[in-house]
Amino acid sequence: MNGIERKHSKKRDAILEVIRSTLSHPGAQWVYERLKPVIPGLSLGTVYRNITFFRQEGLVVSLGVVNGEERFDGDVKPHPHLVCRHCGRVVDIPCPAPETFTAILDRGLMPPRDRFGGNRECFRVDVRRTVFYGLCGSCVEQYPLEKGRGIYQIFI
Amino acid sequence: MNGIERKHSKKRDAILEVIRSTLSHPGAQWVYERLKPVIPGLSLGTVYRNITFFRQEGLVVSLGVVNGEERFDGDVKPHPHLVCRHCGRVVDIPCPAPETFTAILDRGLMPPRDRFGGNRECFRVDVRRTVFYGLCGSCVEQYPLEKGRGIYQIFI
DNA sequence: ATAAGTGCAAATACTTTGCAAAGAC
DNA sequence: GTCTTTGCAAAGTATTTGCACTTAT
Repeated sequence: MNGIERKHSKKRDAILEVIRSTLSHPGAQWVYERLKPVIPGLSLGTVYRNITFFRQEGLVVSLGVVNGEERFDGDVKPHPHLVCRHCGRVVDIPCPAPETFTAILDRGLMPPRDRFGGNRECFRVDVRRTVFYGLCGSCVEQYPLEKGRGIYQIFI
Repeated sequence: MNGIERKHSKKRDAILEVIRSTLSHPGAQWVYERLKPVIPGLSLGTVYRNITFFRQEGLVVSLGVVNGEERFDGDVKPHPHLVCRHCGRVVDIPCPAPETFTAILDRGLMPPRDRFGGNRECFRVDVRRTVFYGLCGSCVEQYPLEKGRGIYQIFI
């Protein structure tokens, strides 16, 4: 707001394009390794800085940290994800009717004002993240699931 | 399974007790700082090692990384959470009927086998995590929400 | 011309790990 | 007594930051 705002550079645009054009839900390192051959004068710090910028601008969303690395999605439309705890693969859930899914969630979570007694604090929520953790088809035979939890079979 | 299994020590039990007896959804550091005055000969590494152990045993669940720190919940019953992006506070969502919530989610995510065509890969899922990100009542007036996202007001 | 974007390397911060000593049963 | 747990400090790893230089308009 304080004057001229520049929002583009070749590198910035290339980084966003890479994130948008993959279904791999990449981390910063993946983006860097993919672009480095094409843009030799690229540094990892720039990838980090731009991803931070994109997130602030709402151009990418964070899916959280998987195996120590933060992962991102260029598809900012809210939708649930599956994460393989072992190999770190992240896939979209092809939810048959995402709007229905969303609507049901909202109804459950936004009760009428008078449903609860006592004093209530208002949270202003702008991001909903639903992630299912487990093991993908390649990893499921070699590694155990977490103890004490139900098992859901989800087909993608 | 390879002989005798020991699962308890004074420190281990105390760490679990601290995690179970708070609603703050603590990280390792918080647990350490809370126990250190009571158990002077306690090290942070032990807290980390035991939390890892508890998670493997299904005694605590991870809520993901908030502001760079992994947070945990001693209540392993699946339920959604609210996270304040600014101050890092994590609170439970007092879902009026968690079973209903769960059942609806399951129906939406486990379509009949023939709903999709093509070859499908099976994910074995054991953990469901739903987190809503935003700003709590104390922080909402000072900081902006993320751009390009809907706003949900959630009362706790 | 001028403010934004970037490379590089150092700094940060959380978490994990190796090994010898202490603890549990 | 034997195997597990722990303290301590070092190592590991993802991410951020400071500063001088470059790029975009």
